[in-house]
Amino acid sequence: MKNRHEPLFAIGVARRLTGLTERQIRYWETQQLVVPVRTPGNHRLYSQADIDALAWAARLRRRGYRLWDILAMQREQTPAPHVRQDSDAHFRFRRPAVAGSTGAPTGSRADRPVTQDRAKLLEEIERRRAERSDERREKDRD
DNA sequence: CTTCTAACA
DNA sequence: TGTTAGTA
Repeated sequence: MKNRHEPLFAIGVARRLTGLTERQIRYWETQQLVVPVRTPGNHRLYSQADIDALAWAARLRRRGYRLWDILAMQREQTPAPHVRQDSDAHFRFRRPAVAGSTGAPTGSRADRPVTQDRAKLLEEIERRRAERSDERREKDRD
């Protein structure tokens, strides 16, 4: 069973530790990137694994990935190759892969087509990420 | 003072 | 997403 004395952090700490805004952290929770436990007073408490997941997602976002892509990767339990290089290999995501999940966040947008094969999924995610990065470069060159 | 939810510039 | 209101 889990460490009953595992350190937990308030959202303010999570913010300082990840550089994300509390708004983002809370929103990402609605997409179930992380599901912090709550205190009796309903305040969120983040585990180190939660912090790691948030920091991981933050990095991917900076690299141009969409939250949906990140969520899909997390569910496939397969961080992108180049992400593994600079990350400590073992992410302790507590989110189990949901059978039949499309990877699209619940209630956010119409489900996207499912790519059963993990390699193809990652390939498609990377392709779209590259496209968005290119668009951004063209757009910022004014 | 910090965090929470809900709502809207 | 930012931000703010009104709480706990």
